[in-house]
Amino acid sequence: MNDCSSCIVRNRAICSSLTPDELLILGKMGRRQKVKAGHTLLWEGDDAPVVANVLEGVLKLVVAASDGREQIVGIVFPSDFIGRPFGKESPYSVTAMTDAEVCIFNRNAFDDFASEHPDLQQKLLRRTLDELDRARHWMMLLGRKSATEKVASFLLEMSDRLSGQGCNADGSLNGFELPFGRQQIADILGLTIETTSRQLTRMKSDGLLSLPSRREIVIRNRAAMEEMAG
Amino acid sequence: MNDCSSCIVRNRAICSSLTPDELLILGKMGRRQKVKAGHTLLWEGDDAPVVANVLEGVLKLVVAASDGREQIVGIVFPSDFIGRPFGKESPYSVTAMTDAEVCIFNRNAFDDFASEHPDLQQKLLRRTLDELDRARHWMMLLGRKSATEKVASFLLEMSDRLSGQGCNADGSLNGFELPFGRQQIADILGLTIETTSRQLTRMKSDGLLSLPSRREIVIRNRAAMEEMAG
DNA sequence: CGGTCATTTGATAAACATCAATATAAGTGG
DNA sequence: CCACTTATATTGATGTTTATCAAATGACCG
Repeated sequence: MNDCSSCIVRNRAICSSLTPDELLILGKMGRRQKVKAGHTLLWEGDDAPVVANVLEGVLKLVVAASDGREQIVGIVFPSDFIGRPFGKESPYSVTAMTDAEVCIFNRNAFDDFASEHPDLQQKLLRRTLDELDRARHWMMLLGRKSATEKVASFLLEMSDRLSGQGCNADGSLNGFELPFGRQQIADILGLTIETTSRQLTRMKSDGLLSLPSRREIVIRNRAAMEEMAG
Repeated sequence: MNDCSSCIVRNRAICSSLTPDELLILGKMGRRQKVKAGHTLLWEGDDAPVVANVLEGVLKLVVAASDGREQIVGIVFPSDFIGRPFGKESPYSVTAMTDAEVCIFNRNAFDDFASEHPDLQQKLLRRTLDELDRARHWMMLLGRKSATEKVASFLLEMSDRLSGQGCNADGSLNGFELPFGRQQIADILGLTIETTSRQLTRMKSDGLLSLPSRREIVIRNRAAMEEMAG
């Protein structure tokens, strides 16, 4: 059984809506599980018997075409929720991009628990609404933005979302380390790896950013970058 | 005050979770409003003081870039819900594509009501989860599919979603009338109007469909269309 | 019937993908 | 710790797709 009171994401995950008593019940239902980088937790189209909270690491949500083309439709960080409550099949695959740890629940048991705990359900609703907003803005990026705009938008969003992780909690971070490589960036932006790479190289030579190592990004001119994001 | 018991979308809208007593209270909060085709109900980025149920007509959710490019990120049909509960700004514009009628609520009043009615909140959660799934599959289309695949996918989805409206409730309809023109199709698919038109013309000459009038579509070879959708 | 708007069609250009070849970094076993 | 191997990323040359610009056709409306 889990000791939720010492959970790292205790106050950020949806569990934060629960009283100590309720947490005890939920703790009995969940179990911690490590996921190796590259391992797929849920497969698109398969029955998905579980939902989970992310404790550590970064995972991707992927929709694939029959011929193998992939589009990443979501990136999941610690304290985020994964899985599809009130649904049977997983609408996308969930794969770890880094070594990760999740707190897993049986979906039916979770659904029942949620139905009896309106506060938890409201937290889930708020999160889902936020995700939907994010997804819809991403649709604008995918459908209407140029490669340059895509990459600029991506870097700015990453500098925001990775801020929670690091130390500088002052809004957004200019220097950060991406938890994944170029191909994944391409799969997020609906581009090829070559186009993605070329955009980054161009931005580097234009002095907008520097690339200290493969996965590190330092935004040197945020104003110009925001201009570029369209 | 509204008489919800006679509402056309009574059993399909989120209100269907409510008892007659509750419905009476909600009925007092809402008011019916007609919206002319082309009129914008909510503006992206503005404070959105209302949420609503769609009674009649079709509306679009639009995200725009600073230079005017538009991406349609959602299409809303009768019995669907519009607006952003638990949030202040509207993350996108909501514009009527046909003459429409909605049942409008003050957002704060609705949020409070929802917080006290878990069943309503669960209905809203389920709907939001469905919308999110749909949005994410649309991301795959926008990011990874070719123009041909986009148009084919679009026609197939429309034939499904418009079925509820018509008489043939046998799954999906091969002949249907789109509630909007070519430019809107382009804005849904992340294409230009010219490319969209060319794809349709090609499909027509390939015998996949016929175009009896501007807005009517008849799918003549569904199997081939599904093949094309990728 | 003429005018307006939406759509189609055509010619050309730009953006991005694809194919192919390095280059650079990250592991691995000696 | 260093050569060797492998994976990842960059760069270059070329091709395809889709956008853009421009014009013509067709539908709808008074």
